[in-house]
Amino acid sequence: MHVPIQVDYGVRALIDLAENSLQGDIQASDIAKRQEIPEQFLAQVLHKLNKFGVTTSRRGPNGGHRLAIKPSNITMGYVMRTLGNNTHPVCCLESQSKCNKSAKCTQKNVWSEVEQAVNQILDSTTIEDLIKQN
Amino acid sequence: MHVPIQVDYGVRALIDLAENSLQGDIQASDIAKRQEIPEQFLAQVLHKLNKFGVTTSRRGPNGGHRLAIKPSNITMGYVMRTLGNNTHPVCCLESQSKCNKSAKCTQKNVWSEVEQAVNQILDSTTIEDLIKQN
DNA sequence: AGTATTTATGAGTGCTTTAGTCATAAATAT
DNA sequence: ATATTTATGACTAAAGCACTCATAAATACT
Repeated sequence: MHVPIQVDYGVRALIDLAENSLQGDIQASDIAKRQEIPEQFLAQVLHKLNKFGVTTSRRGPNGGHRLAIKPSNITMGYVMRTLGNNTHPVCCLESQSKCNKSAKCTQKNVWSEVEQAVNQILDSTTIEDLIKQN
Repeated sequence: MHVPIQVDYGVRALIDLAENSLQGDIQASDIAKRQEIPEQFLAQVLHKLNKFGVTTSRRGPNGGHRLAIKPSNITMGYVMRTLGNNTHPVCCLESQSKCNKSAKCTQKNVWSEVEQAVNQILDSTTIEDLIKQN
């Protein structure tokens, strides 16, 4: 299993935004410096979070980003679906037509179970949880 | 999450071996045909399973492969560790030294939880389980 | 109005991984 | 001997990942 670096960066950025929420809009360059994330790449990540309604942004001087949702309502599952490349463990979980190699797909159930277990954990863990743990 | 095709092939091969266990050694080419797996690639997979003690093999005419362990004792977890590329979800779970980007690694716990949940399912699911489900 | 600043966004790039082929060696049955 | 089957390393094509680059669009300030 592999967590895309974008998810890692995204989560760290969201935590950074949450912890600095009093200072109004926060610029990508500041987050990038604090979190040691390539700035341009972070801009893309933040833009995605913006498109999916997790953050808002303002352009221009003193522009920046801020959370659009409370940290307690941002789940890891949602961040994962926003920033990850949401592929299923095996292609037979994507659509039945893709699982035509073996008539009876013996593995479908296990991998589906695995997927659900992962989602259950991620959907019940919020950015706030991560902050409180530390 | 992504399951390497080698794991998929390996599991299908093991099920094939289990279901044809009465016929003695089974050749890779036969499994390849039945399961629609590239023959040479399957040979590599079977060889790995052999090296890790899941199967045995005999070379030469009428040679082939057979299970070295009962299907009820072969777990998906073991197959995954044998054939998968066992990377942790995030590098900070591999060694502490790799988690030096942020002083406090806020994500370590979640991903560790996820990893354990996955392993728990895979380690408690056997090849026999997969066969019986169908 | 003009300029500087900041995000928006698509295109391109280099590296790694994945899935597979190819070639050849080693073992064994006949 | 010879044919058959696994063993094993080297090689390869395609895809995915983690970026960088270039440029557009919005906004604040003078």
